[in-house]
Formats: sequence, structure tokens, C-alpha cells
Amino acid sequence: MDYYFGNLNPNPYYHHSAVVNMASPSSEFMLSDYLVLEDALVVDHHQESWSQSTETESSEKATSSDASHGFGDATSNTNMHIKCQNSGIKGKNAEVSQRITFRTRSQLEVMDDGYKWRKYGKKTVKSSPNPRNYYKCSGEGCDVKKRVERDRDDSNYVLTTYDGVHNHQTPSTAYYSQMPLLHSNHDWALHPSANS
DNA sequence: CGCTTTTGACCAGCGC
DNA sequence: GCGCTGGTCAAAAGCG
Repeated sequence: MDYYFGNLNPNPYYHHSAVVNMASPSSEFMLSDYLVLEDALVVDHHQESWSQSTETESSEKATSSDASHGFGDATSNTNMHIKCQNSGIKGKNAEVSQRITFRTRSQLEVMDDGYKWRKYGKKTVKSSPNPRNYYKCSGEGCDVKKRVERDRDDSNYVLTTYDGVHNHQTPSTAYYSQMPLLHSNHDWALHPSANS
């Protein structure tokens, strides 16, 4: 099941969209718990492979200079093409955690999603020639982790896996208060094209 | 000085 | 039990 989200916030800084492929449609999923996205993107609904993004609504698309507002390297030409899978993962103590993987076309390996992360490990894994980096959320008492690695098939893409749910708001709320907020859940809604 | 990154060591799960 | 692999720890170094 694919959901196509469009950000309703008219502010050009925050025109975002993403497809969410939910393995369990009934599970609770707050996209904005995980994402503060930058550019607009279009997602292929029909195939497993990842296709090149086609820009739409470019008049509202954030420019590269906008990226200097804390969302990444303004010179990096980051374009995001994201599909994510949400699946219930049973932890050691049988608790169900949330794990979501995003595949993002980006020259940046680590994108600013509004949370503060501390790197705690780096590992070369056999399944990929590229090293995998491990991060923990720096929030007090927050046990959310993420893994970041380059796609083994196409190093232009970055695979980011979020594991867990934040127990706090983004620490950048104060910063964002200078501009309209994205990272409230209310900015996201099912895009009409999802029905077609 | 406090926080982050680096990186080798260590640990746990899994297959044989 | 042993080896392989992925994930985490923690000491040292780096940085602002």
C-alpha cells in the first residue's frame, strides 16, 4: 500500500512530499516523526526499482539556496526520492518497534531531519561495499537509532533506516519557530493522487 | 570543558 | 562448539 503525502504548508521552504509504503496499514505511522524533508519529489508507484524523480510544482520547490537554512549543504544539489517501508519489528523483549527505511537520492549521507544524532559506530557490512554508519538520537531518554549507508547498487542513493519512535519533539523547534512549522503532523495529508 | 567522532574490541544471534 | 556477521561499547582524539 502506497500513500502519497503532500505538505499542505504553502511556505516554499517546506514543500515536501513522500511516498510511504506501509507493510502494515493499520499501524500508527507519523511520517513527521521521522522526516523534515527538503525538496519536492515524485515517487514511482508501480515498480520495485527506484526511478529518477520528476519535479512537479517547481514554482514552490525549494531552491538550493534555501537549503542553507539548516537543511543541508547548499552546494550539494540534494534531490530526494524517497520510498519507505514501515514494518513491525519484534525486539529482544518482544516489544514491537517501528523500523522505517528511506531510500534517498542525495549527495549527502546525513540529512538534517530536525533531530540531533550522535554517531556511535561504523561498520563495513558484507552485504554492501559501502560502510554503514550508526547513530543514536541525542535526546534525553530517547532510544531512537538510525543507520545510514550508501545503496550498494547505486551510490547516488542513501539508505536511511530509522528504528524506534522519538519520545520528544525535535530539538530544533525553537529554530523553526522563526519560520512556519513543518514538523507538526498537521502539515501532512493524503495526496489526492493516491486514489488514482 | 563538554560534546561529537573515530575506531578497534567486544557481544549476541545464527547457521553449520 | 565454532566461526561469521551485524550491532554496540568505550577510550582516545578532535573540535568549537
